[in-house]
Amino acid sequence: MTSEDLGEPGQNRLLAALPADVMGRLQPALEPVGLALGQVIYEPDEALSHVYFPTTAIVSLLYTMEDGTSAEMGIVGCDGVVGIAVFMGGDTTPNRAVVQSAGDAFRLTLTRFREEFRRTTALHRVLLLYTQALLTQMSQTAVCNRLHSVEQQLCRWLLLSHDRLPSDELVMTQELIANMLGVRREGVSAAAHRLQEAGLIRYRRGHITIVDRPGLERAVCECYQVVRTECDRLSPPG
Amino acid sequence: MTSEDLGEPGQNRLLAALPADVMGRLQPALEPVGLALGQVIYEPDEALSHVYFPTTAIVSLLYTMEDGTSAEMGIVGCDGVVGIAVFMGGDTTPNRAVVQSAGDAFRLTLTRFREEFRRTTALHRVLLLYTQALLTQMSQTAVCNRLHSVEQQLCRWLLLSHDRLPSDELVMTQELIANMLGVRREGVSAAAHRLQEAGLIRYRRGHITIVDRPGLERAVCECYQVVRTECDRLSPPG
DNA sequence: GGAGGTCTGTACGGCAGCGCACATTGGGGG
DNA sequence: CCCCCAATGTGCGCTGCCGTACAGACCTCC
Repeated sequence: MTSEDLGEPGQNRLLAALPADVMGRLQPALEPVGLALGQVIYEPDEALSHVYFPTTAIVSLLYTMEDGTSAEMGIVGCDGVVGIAVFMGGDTTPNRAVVQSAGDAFRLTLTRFREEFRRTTALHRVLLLYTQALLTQMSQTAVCNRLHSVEQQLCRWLLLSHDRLPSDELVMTQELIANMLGVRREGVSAAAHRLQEAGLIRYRRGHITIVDRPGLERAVCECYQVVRTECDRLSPPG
Repeated sequence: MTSEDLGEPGQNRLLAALPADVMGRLQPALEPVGLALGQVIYEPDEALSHVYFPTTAIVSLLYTMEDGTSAEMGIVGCDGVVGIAVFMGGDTTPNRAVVQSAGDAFRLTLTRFREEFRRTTALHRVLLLYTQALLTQMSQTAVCNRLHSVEQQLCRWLLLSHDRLPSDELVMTQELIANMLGVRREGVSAAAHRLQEAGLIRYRRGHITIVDRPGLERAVCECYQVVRTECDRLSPPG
């Protein structure tokens, strides 16, 4: 543990997959940071100063329309990195990254990151694989948004979040979930109510607990499994 | 023109952006191919044999659910390449690539492509930039699927296709469009009818003509402009 | 322990898109 | 040239989600 008790870089799966010599070089430059709920990592078309590797935090990638309505296109946790535009070459993206679940991360300055990215094929390979997994997540979100019910999408969202969380409890109001899914709060309330009736989750004022994960997996649409399978397949063996 | 009159590689924007020496090496390996409407370029989780650079053809990336319903997540034309999984490292994707508009393309075998990708930073850079643009297209599709009407999405789809087409006419039935958008055929019919009434398009049995492009751009949701702007921004200067 | 604000439950009308069934039209092949 | 099938138009009732409004319940902070 570091002096600030912010965990180990190895908790992030991308960092964990790097060879020891690369991590040796990188470690001193990895700055541990706590991320608070609602904190904005980057705004649309805004150049980043750092690239973030979450360990226990979860970050939501979402687009906000001109009229203020928003929808999530993907989430990033210990499986990934926030700021792929930096190594894809575009530097910015039209969307926003917001902390969905408070927790910790390690970050690298742009210059340090770019230097290592050019130099290290292992880092290169790991990051491109992750980008492909994220691409699958986004495209499946598109499909799911088109074809499935709010309840199914809530299940998908809960499972994707749970996969990236160290515990069974999400600190999250139904209103925030509604913003992420791009639906009404009442729709989320109703769906959550049904899931609780079915004994799959339990919730109270801003806290949701996953009670019956296998049950949730039965209730979700196939979109979740597609994303999960692809994410596992593309995850480096580390 | 080649002997088969299949156009020039330079009609594809990615190939056009490559330095002369790289194109010199690549040219003999670029095989011109005609792509027929409905032709499948790759199936889900199927390893590719070639990477395709469309010139006048348009390819649709779509996911088909277990029950047969489908939805499009992105389209690729002269602005891009079919088979990004090859250089992202995953080799396959869970979706399908189908020719949406017949036309021509150039293709490269996997081995030849990989060799050049490793070797050439210019190719590398161009392809990663394109991948980021595609990522934006997919994520914006997710948002649009969630928040906008069928009519707006039809406008978006028509404009995205028109951008990648050498003429103002799309050879495309409303039924096929419905499959792409993941909605009912009747919904597309109704929306197309309204657009025709408004003088924006004209259509007859499998042919749609863009009549008033500025009008379409006024009718479309902001999603189109986001994708277009990002696509232009990330397009190499060539 | 009370007050206030946040979070969740409920109710209503309205609309967009779905699923189905069937009529109509057009155009290409025989 | 005509026939037939593919493509489009139309009309139901139904469902899921939206927009709005308000009531109740729970936590937290004073």
